[in-house]
Amino acid sequence: MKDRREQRDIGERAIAHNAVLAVDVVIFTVRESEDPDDRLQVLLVKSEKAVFEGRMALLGVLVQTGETLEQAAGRALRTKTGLDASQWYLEQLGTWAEPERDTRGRVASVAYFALVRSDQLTLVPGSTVLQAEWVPVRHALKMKLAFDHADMLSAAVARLRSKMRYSWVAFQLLPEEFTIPDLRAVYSSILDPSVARLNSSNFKRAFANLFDSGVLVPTGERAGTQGRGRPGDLYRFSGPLAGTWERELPWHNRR
Amino acid sequence: MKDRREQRDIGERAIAHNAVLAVDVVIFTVRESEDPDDRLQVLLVKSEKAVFEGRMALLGVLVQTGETLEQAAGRALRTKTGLDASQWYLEQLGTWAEPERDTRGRVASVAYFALVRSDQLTLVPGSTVLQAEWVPVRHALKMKLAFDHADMLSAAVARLRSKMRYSWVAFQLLPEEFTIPDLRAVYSSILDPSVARLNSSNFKRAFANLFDSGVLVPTGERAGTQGRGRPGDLYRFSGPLAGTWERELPWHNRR
DNA sequence: GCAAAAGTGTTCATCGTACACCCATGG
DNA sequence: CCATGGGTGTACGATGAACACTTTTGC
Repeated sequence: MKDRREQRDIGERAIAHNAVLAVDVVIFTVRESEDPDDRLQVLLVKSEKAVFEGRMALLGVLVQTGETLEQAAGRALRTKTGLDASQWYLEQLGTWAEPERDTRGRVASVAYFALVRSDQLTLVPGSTVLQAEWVPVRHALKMKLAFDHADMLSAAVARLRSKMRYSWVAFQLLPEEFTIPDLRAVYSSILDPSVARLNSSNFKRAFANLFDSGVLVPTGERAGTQGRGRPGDLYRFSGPLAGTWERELPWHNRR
Repeated sequence: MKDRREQRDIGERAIAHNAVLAVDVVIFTVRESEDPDDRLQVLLVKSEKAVFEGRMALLGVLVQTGETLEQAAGRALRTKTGLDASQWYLEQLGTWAEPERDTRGRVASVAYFALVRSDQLTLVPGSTVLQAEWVPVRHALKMKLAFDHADMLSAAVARLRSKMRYSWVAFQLLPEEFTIPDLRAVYSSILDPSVARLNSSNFKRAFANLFDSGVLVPTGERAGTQGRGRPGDLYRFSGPLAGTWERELPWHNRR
């Protein structure tokens, strides 16, 4: 309510800056974990703000003058965590700009949604690097996060779940080479255990289109043995992740 | 690349404002039109900016100091067009913030996606009201619009098309009372003519769930006659527009 | 009568999924 | 041996969609 001088609209030659632009990134990955339900994890950092002492926050930066939002998101990943994700899936999630969401003034934060491969998680801690931590999404959703980051996180999780059904983003969460059981684990840990009830043969059948269109090809190799039983064959995905609206996967809604 | 003074991050007590926050609204409605394909229309205004002289633009305002983004969108509708939409469907679409999208400085624009009922289009032109115009979407998509508004528009159209399939937003585009053929016209003009190939009995069957869950009820009245043939029965929709992920409608992808 | 709206029923192909098998491989 | 990965085929139920036919209503 301060600064109430009548704002004139478009048409003004010089306009006063009235907000700070920030970018927050919700970075997901799938990693090994004792509990299979905790495989889906999100990158959180220690909040630097005194008010939120102790709370975790999403990775965020202020947007610099000549920078696009995507560039700012990339900069956050590289310089703040030292993460080396040569390619990642990045997509805008939404903008949070409640007048009072930051006590220091008007901060509009554009949230991004990102997926990184689990084999590109060579976290390189350096001097300027923040304390970054992979937290199982299941836990993160119950945590009190800084600012309105809890809202962003739950929006991101919802987006991930729905994108899993009509696009191939799952492959962006797997290493370059993976087995069918790996793929199955990603779907069952994100969409939910219902997929685990599916017969293994039916699961593979759901990807039949991908196999004969040649975007999902066996490498010929076989995974190293990781327990008893036959090791899985390795596959490689080489296709667009983008969601077409063809019904690409069954198991739309199960409970 | 100018203004490269190292920007310190969150943790700073006072931070300089570095962007102007704007809200642009892509307002859709369905109205009568000679060509049935032109029924879906979008609200455009004469661009006030000299550089874009002659080009049309989306309805937009700058966000005021104490205001939420949704409030700004509502203010744009009311005060700039005099439109009386007592209730409308409003949803955030995305944020455009390319450094050079506005020559006057950094303007981050949050685009909204809105649907108003055709019977609430009592446009009340007043003194402070802009020249607003309903333009068929089919034409608007081919026009050169101001700023990056063409991108926003096509994103909004894509969003509308996909939401039509898994939610009931179609009813937000119809008057309070409507006939089944009206409903059918909305689907066929937005999704595309393919729906018109459907048998009328099959079309109604697609909404069977709505009928026996009682959210789509006949008013008992009958529409005024508008040609030869029997006038359609009137219906009223009283349910949430929100999209659940149940497969709510068939005809997912046709060509 | 004609045309559009509305209602009822049938048929057919497709598809998701359960299930019953089979073999291969490594501990 | 056993557990896991991988492969093949079948059967059943659900459903989207085409089609045929009838009835109602207003010009």
